[in-house]
Amino acid sequence: MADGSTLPEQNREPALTIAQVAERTGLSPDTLRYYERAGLIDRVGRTTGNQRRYAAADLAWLEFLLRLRETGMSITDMQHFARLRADGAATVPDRLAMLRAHRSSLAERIRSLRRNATALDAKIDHYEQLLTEQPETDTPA
Amino acid sequence: MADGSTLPEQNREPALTIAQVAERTGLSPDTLRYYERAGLIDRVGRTTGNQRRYAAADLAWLEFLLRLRETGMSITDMQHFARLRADGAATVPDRLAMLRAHRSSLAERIRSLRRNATALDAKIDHYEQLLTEQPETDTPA
DNA sequence: GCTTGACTTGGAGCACACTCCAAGTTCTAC
DNA sequence: GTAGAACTTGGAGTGTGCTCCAAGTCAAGC
Repeated sequence: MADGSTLPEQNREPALTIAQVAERTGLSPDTLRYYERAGLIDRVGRTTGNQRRYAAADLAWLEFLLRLRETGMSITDMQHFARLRADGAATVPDRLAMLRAHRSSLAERIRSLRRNATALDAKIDHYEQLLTEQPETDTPA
Repeated sequence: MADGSTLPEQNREPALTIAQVAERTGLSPDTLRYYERAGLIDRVGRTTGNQRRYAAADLAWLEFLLRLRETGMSITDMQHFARLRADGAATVPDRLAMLRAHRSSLAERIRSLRRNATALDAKIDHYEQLLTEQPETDTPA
């Protein structure tokens, strides 16, 4: 086969190598393999030579996982979600419940960060005053 | 001495035990000792029998550290800040610079979380539609 | 067809931030 | 003054999420 990608059958999809997916997602190839081993992503397609080739759907799922990760979901919870997804449409209510719970904990997280940001601003103001009012004076912090 | 706390000299300050500080801060006694060993907090006062007694100022500093931690500052960076603080008023500009940098990365963090929250909302809407439009139908997720 | 670089696997190792442990000491209440 | 809880230390162990490694296989260009 002089055909660039040697997938067993069908599809003219992108079929990216692991290095290409790594570059697009910011994950390392090792992390991508780790996610697959951990069951976060289904076993992706392979070439006849057993090398991974990622389809567009794999990319989309990875991007969703990254969103969950960036918003603080643990690998364990993502594994749970992935398992539900693999179990098909019947688990939609469970998945919805998980997402709603995660969404609300994210809202709380954001509120907490904003409170802390305000307190940090006050601390910064304090330091700025130390600096402008009495530069080079040995007052305790 | 029938005097509850047996600090070497002076002060009628609160002087809390490690267990009391643990309860107030939510940190474990082990974590408090770890923070002290790590140089995040100055060596706190001891009784004649070598047990820790925390003063109000120790509490205030701990609360500030917790704010830094909750907003994602690493132990290493907090060690750096603590060292600057121990070095006195001359390091105020450095400390201010650290706080400003941290404040701005926090702002970016919050923006990113809000973007992700919006994307999650869209995903949740999608799942809700799956549920209301075609309940009990085997459509792929 | 051969080289060079990318890929494969299972498993070991790592950084971070704690958390636990053992053996001994101190504190508090009675 | 004594029992029992709380404390002390140094050091080992843990969970999470990767990250690296060795030894071998595959892919792409010349």
